[in-house]
Amino acid sequence: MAEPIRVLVVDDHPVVRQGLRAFLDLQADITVVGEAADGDAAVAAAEELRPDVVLLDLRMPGTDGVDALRGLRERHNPARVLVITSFTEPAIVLPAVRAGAAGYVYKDVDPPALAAAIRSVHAGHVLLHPDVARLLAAGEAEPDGARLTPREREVLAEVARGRSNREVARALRLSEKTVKTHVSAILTKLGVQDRTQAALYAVRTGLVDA
Amino acid sequence: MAEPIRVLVVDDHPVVRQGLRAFLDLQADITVVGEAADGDAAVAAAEELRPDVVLLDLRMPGTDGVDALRGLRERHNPARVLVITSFTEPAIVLPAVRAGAAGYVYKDVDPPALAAAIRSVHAGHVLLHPDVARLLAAGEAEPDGARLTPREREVLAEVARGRSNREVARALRLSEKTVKTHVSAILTKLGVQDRTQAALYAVRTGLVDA
DNA sequence: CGGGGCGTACGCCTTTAGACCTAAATCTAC
DNA sequence: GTAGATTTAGGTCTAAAGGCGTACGCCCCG
Repeated sequence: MAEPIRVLVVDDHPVVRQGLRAFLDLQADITVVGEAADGDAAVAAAEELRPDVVLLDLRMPGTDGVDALRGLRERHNPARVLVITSFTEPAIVLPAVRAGAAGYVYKDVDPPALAAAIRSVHAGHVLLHPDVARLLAAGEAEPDGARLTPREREVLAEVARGRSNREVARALRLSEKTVKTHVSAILTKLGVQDRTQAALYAVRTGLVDA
Repeated sequence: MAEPIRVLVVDDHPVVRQGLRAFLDLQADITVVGEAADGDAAVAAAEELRPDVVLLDLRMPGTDGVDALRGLRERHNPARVLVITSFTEPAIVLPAVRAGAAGYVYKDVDPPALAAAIRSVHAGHVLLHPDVARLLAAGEAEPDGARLTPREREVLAEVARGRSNREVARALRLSEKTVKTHVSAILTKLGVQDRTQAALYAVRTGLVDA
């Protein structure tokens, strides 16, 4: 216990950050060494503070969790990352795990279990929520959402704001025909039947703010 | 300081509850006397524990925050309610305030401000986030979403799951024509142009889970 | 330099959505 | 018990959405 586990807390909600900090600091073997509110700040803080474990929320404004994960890997930061989020969509879960997360727990874990998860991850284990493990096992297939081209993402973002094809066309300076082509491609790739389902998908995966 | 403010924390996320509890207990003049994970439990706990202030999240599974608020009022529970949530939609904010909330803050407040808010509310003040105050001042009009009939809400919930009119019809045992009538009414009442916008609205207001 | 993915765009066709109108049965409230 | 809201359902019509096929210029990668 001479060396407490150094934790960096990353979440865009101050209340959640402070809450996690307050709770984790009660653990004798865990010390919260810093907080960050977005991906960029997280990478910077991790470089400076060299935490053992990064507690990372995936949904954040600006640079999101997956980007932060990639940033850490690129810098060869040895911190182990425990993702804590509420997303269950394969399209958001799988990239996070593949980007090198050492653990994935849902936000509804109770705090003692969270502390245990931090210890497990620090000990070198990979800790996955059962649902996530199942996804990994079953879904060898690439998550559909990840295969959208940049342009398709732009179109989907517009659709997810409730825009009609015509409005999307004007917003992106395209012909309506082209928008329809993109929308069709999006529907096929996401495996959904219509634009409403696509919009809901986009919201669920955090492509646009709820 | 002989009488600390007795607070009941209501939120469906254990991490948030524990976090709030841990932080608030650090305040000399605040004591967290209990927690609840949904509206029913909140009302029951408030009856038993007689807290001075209830910290209430609006978005919860089962009985939601507004229902809990109404439940407390019906029982003439003297607890003052501080709503803490992330919703900015008028349709969700206004009913909460009108149901008797003594305060309304967004979830991105920093913890010291939250503690101050609890003290203000306990002192008898009504504390509103500036945006909420503006809504109240400007929007004398009833929030559109609140005027949906029960049946219309059911239909909207189906639409917000990405169902087509035909599928909604089968699910609710109606003719497709009736569904279209309901959908048209919903669109008019919500002031939106199509089912996709209605679905997004439903998600934002917590009618269905994101 | 030849594929392959990407972005753009058109045409034809069918299905779906949604507006507007009417109207009956039911229920609730005063 | 009558007025008003709710739920149900139909008709007609127009606009929007979406499937399917085709095509062409680009750029990158082997």
